[in-house]
Amino acid sequence: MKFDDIMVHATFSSPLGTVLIAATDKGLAGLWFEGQRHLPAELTGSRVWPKDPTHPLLEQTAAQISEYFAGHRLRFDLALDLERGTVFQRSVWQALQAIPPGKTVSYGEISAKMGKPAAVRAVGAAIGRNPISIIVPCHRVVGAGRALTGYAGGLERKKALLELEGALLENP
Amino acid sequence: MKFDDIMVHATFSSPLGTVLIAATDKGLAGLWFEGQRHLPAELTGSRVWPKDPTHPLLEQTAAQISEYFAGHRLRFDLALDLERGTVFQRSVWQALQAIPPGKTVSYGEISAKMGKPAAVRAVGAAIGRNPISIIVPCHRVVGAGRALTGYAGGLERKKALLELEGALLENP
DNA sequence: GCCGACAGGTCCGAAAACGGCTAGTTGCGC
DNA sequence: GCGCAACTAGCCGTTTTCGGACCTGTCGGC
Repeated sequence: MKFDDIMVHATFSSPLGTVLIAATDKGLAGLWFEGQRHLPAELTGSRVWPKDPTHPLLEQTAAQISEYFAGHRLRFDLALDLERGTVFQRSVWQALQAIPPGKTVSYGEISAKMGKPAAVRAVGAAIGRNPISIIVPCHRVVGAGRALTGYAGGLERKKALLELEGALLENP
Repeated sequence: MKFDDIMVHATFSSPLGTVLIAATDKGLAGLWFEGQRHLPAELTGSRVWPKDPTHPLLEQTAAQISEYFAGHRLRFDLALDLERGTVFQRSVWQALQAIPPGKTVSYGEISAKMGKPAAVRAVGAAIGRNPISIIVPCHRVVGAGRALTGYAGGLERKKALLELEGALLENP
């Protein structure tokens, strides 16, 4: 994934570990857990993005995420920059944003709603590359049998997020 | 390659095998390892250059090369006669002399610095015809991935020379 | 004179491998 | 029969890998 625009980043701690956030002038571009999979090289390698903890958007993001973990917020009000990624990936990430808090959807339902019912696995791969965790709710996607199949940040975090949203109380 | 001027030669032994050196009255004109590629016919054929082990410049050369192998010398102070070869070859050999000991450069970097980025292969061919090994440091040129791609005197010697100069310790 | 070989490197296309899947089948224990 | 676990085989976009084609100056061979 390429990040051509000017990118700044910051970190803050959460109940689920250190969180890294990054933004361009277009909006929030990334939110990752420390040590998760598919972490951009620009956050760990030698040529990292400049750090700017006072960036307004990054401060807002940290604040809203903290409210979320405190149980005081379920929806986010932030400008997002999701212009990276392929066409397919972006359409998947867009579909993710339609999932309301407290609900879960299966990979197959997403691919069906996108008109590509057979592209289930590709959907899984695209969700794994979702750059903005939590806010683009990739954690609300589960297996066809409602099993928590995978999460770039680890299944423990996925389970914790869904519990926080009360999504695991359903007994259908 | 033609050698029109009066040429004399001598031999001496080194840790990497027998070395053959040749000179005109203008300066040192050649330094080869015994059995290497592109060895002038005048060193092996029937009509060889006259042998003159007491030639002052050849004696100086042998002495400085011995110091080099002993680890007591990295730069050479000898008059060079590089007037044979084509214009292109001479410009390549000149570029070689700008590489300091302990450093390596890729074939592509040389061709780019010469303003002919596409002539990478031609650069490789020209380097292969370098008449004065060690002193004109053709052994300091490696592949784009820092791989020791080739050496007229054999890759073993190339590796040994670079180790002697401490050029293989870099870990970029 | 024309052709082919080189001490490399870049680019592009094809092919294969790899997933945050899933429906279908099998094989087991009741 | 039934339920469940384990395995299988397709599914599809992305990433990685791999193999040619081409470039360039010179030299040796035809």
